[in-house]
Amino acid sequence: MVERMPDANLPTPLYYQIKQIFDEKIKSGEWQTGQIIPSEIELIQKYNVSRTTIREGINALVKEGKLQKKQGKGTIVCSVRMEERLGKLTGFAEEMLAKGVKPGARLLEVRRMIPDKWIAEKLSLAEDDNVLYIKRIRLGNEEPIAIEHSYWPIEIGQLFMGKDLEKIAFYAELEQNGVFLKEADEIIAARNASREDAKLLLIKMNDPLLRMERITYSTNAQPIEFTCTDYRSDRYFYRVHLTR
Amino acid sequence: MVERMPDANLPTPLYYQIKQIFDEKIKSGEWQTGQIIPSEIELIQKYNVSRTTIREGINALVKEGKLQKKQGKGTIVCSVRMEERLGKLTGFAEEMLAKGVKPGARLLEVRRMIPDKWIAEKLSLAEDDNVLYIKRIRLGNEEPIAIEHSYWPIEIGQLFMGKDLEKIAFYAELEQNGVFLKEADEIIAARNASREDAKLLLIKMNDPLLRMERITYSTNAQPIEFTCTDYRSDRYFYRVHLTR
DNA sequence: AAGTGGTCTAGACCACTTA
DNA sequence: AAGTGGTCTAGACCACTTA
Repeated sequence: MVERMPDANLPTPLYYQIKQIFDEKIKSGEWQTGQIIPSEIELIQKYNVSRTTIREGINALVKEGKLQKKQGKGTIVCSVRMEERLGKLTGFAEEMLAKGVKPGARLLEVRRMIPDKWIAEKLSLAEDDNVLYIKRIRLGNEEPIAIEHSYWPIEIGQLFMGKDLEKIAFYAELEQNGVFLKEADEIIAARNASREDAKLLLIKMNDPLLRMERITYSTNAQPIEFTCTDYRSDRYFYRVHLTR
Repeated sequence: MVERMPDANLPTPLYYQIKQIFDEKIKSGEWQTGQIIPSEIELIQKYNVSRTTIREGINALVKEGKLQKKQGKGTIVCSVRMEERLGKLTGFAEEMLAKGVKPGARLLEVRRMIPDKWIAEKLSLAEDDNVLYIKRIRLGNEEPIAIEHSYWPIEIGQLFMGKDLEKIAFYAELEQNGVFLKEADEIIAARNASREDAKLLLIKMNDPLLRMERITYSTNAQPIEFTCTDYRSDRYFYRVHLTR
């Protein structure tokens, strides 16, 4: 297998490519937890970029808690503790994988449309702007966990056109296209399953659902997603860590 | 007044001195909220250090949420936004007051008891340790919002003895007695109202409830509270702020 | 003594915003 | 067109760790 190298011709900054390459090495296990990664000097030579670029890439992973620098010793791979994931913006697939559950999706509907006023407002769109609407059942180990309704401004939504919407990981896809996520606001509420919800989730009408509404913002502060997800309450609960 | 300048002879890194100087300017109001601070070029000249050093100083404050950089525009001083409250450990009363709602409570039951095994486990208690159990209806503007079941290790619970349990703010009371809260873990789930829940909350049986289970830890890492609260879903939802 | 990450300089070109 | 922060290079000396 050929080693992935940074490419200065890509629109993605070099330091970010470096970060992604290192992230993959951690995920793939090539760089194991607790192990010291190659020194900055070695990485400079291997990837043929400046020390600043290597350091910026590493710093991005330090910020995410995946690497830890020790002066005089080296940079080591951290064990990803469960708690570090809390409060972090992750997609359904990432979350399921972290729990050791196989993620999946069943596509129910895809449509370009002019959104309701309240959705347009959440996405800061004008009255007649289009959105891409995607409705999916989210699966965990092949069983239905949630119904997901997502709305994307059409410039964002276009990035998903022609992709397999049952396999796609939205957030990963966006970041590959240079749209970087910054933060999200969520509201968690409870509601009863409608007749249709019940049918899709294989539960009884009026069974309790956990509803999550999320607005996600890109690094340039644009809202790029409004998603409303109804989870089966027997298959999912939400964890929060608070500090005083 | 003499302007404070960074000094390369000090053991403190220059970038950190820069950070401290900027932090003081924000605190003192010399740099006002929303205002654009001098550009990097100006700061380089004024403090006679390199761009890297200025940028590292600024980045440290960006990380703390005190400054925000906008490419092409400049770097602005952030207001301490509402979102900073999110992820903070607060009690029901504090939370309601922040929303402009008058908090209250109706006491249903107080009892010293030996807890169920699963509760003892959450509080890290031995089999025969006692807890103080308190059951209350939580009110917002005199209307029922939630049913709250709280369990306190008896040494903690004793601090509440003789207090008016319809008026008390648990967290404030604890801190006045030298028990300081550090953090909490929560689980948010959805369930249907039982017949008794419905009666207490003035809703219908099987209406959806948002259940919050919280374990709170003191600064010496002891669990000091396990509380289970069922909220009317039409009167309450949960907000979360996530970062990537 | 050799190797590591920490700090710092001087300079360059780019993308974005505003005039 | 001018000004801003974003990214990147090449190089230097320092503090800390290990051998």
